[in-house]
Amino acid sequence: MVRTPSCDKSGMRKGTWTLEEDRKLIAYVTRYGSWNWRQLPRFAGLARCGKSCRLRWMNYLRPDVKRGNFTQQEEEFIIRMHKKLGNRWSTIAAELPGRTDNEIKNHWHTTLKKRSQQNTLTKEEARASKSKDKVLPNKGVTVTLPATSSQISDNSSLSPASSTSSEFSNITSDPSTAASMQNLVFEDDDEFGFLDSYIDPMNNESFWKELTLDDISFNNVPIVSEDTNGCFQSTSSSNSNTLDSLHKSTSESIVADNDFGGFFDAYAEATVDNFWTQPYVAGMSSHVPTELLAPSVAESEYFTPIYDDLWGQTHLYY
DNA sequence: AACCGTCACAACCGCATGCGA
DNA sequence: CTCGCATGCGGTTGTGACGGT
Repeated sequence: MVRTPSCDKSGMRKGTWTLEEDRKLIAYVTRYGSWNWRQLPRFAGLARCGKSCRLRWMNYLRPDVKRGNFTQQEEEFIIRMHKKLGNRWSTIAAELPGRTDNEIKNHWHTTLKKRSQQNTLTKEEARASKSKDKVLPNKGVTVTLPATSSQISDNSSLSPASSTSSEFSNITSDPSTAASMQNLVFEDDDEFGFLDSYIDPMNNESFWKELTLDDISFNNVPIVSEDTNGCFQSTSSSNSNTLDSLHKSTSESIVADNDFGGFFDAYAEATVDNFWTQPYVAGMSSHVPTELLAPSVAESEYFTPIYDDLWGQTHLYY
């Protein structure tokens, strides 16, 4: 399931992410955002390429990633969308909150593809057996419907672009087949009508107000901190000038305006242990293993808060 | 218990696309 | 317009888990 860690020629780590690496990435991204994936690993103290960091964050560590089994509704939705859109995993994922394209793609290849094919084959068999009974009245010749099983299972032949709605209607011309496939076929008369249902939500203003990383990281989400008893508790970041000031900064300006270099310097000087005792914003407790959020007891004695100076710059106490 | 085949999925890779200089 | 860089996307691979023999 996981890859054995290795190193490539440039010294970048590859393979499975360790707990420590996950912690670093989470801490960094939740605090500073993903201002530049290429540069990020250097500042976050990760011996990974930016691409690898981005992938790890997007597919696994991101707060809004829903883990766990796919529900039946989700699976049906994926099958339906795949029939409409083909292998456009990111588009499908965009319509399925909490699921990543990678996750959907994997699930499709391991489970849903077979199920979908079995489904269509079953329909085809049912249809074929029915067609055997269909005899031309005058010549006594068995009628063979145009659609073959390969045509049915081949997504390209069903894609809107190939415009095979007529073929498809043949497949579903059998009432029993059509009824059982109701959830899998286009219901629009207009062969491009499916686009409406896809594009419509994009015209909705709220569609574009999707949760951004900044929202996740800095807007009214709890900051995990430790109390004197070594317990972790959360406080809202809405009153946090520190985080708000970071939130309002954009991209690389974060570096200049918020003493970003100081973060790196501090990290370079810090031990691995005390680095992770800094509180960081976390809106991810629902899916990130708790060990990623809560430093060990040994680490707690190094607890060091961050503070803003008069100019709104962020510093770390050591 | 050991071996083997299959499954599930994290991660990698190469290409496409977008965007700013 | 072109070039280079950053990011996104989809296909593919690698590997641990698991079940069957």
